[in-house]
Order: sequence, then structure tokens, then C-alpha cells
Amino acid sequence: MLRNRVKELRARYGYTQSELGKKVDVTRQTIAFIEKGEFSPSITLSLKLAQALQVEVGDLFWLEEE
Amino acid sequence: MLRNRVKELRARYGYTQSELGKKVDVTRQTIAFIEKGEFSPSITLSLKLAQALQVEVGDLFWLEEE
DNA sequence: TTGAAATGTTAGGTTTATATTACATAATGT
DNA sequence: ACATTATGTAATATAAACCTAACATTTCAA
Repeated sequence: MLRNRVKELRARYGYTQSELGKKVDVTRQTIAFIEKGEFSPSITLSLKLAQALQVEVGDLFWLEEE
Repeated sequence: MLRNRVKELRARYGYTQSELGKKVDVTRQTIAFIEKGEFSPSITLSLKLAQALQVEVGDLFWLEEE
């Protein structure tokens, strides 16, 4: 199961979903879907998010058992 | 632009495309497409590939200018 | 040198990521 | 209290990921 810390890190930087979306070239709904864990974004988008949130991509997304 | 080291690391381990595909639950064609850089796999598949090839996902896939 | 295994590649189909639009609610500032 | 902004969420549409099947070519062991 895929987990992520997007919502937590976005909050830490005080970005809105729209702002973060703009930084990585997706809509705010895409950010919302990712935060809800509803799908598995592309590695390209994942790398951009990691860069925007200043964290290693492996620390932003990870796989958990079950 | 998205770059990756899948082909190089797969060779290092002596895995065939089919073997690697089986480890990460995709077909050999999907592995071939990724090696050719034809698309941007999901973060889920990227994490599985990094695990199979024993490298950090950020060292397996990265973004380059242009 | 022959045959199997690995790889390259293409076509057509299904599934999923992502966009667009829209509406409702929550939060915030004036 | 009101207006604005942020978020939740859903419907429909499109693009891209991924699959299956197939055939051609390359590699490599017997």
C-alpha cells in the first residue's frame, strides 16, 4: 500500500493545494487526490513534489505492507 | 526530462527483462518501455523497481533539464 | 551452426492518472 | 455578517500507463 506525507509537508510550508499544484504543474484536484491516497502519481510528478517540498522522494512516498 | 538507470542496474544483477518484470508485477514490455524512457511509471512501480534493484528511488529515476 | 532465449518493436485494448467544471462547505479576514 | 479563499468531492473527458499478443531480430549456449 502506497503512503505519502504530501499533506503534512505542504502544511509545514504553508502552501495551499493550488500553490503546490502550480509549482509542479498540476491542478489542485490532483494534489487533493494524492493527499487522499486515491492514486499513484507518476514518478515525474513525484520527483517534482519531492523537490517542491525539499525532501527525498523516498521520504515523501513509500510502500507499506497490507 | 526523466532519466533512469534501470537497464544498467538490471544488467548488473544479470536479470532479464522478464525476471525483473515478474519481481515487480509488470510485463517485460513495460520494463522495455521504461528502459527506453518512453513513459513515466507510477511511483508505486518505481518504488518496487528501486527495491528490486537495491537503490534509492531518487538514484534510479531523476529529472534533467531540457 | 542450429535452436532456444532474450530483446526490440508494434498494434489494439483496458485501466488509471490527470484535467475541467461545478457545487458545497469550511475557514479567514474585514 | 459578509466576502473571499481554501478545501472536499463528484461527473465527465482525455491522455497516458500498462496489458496481451504477435512477429522480427539479436544473443548465446549446445
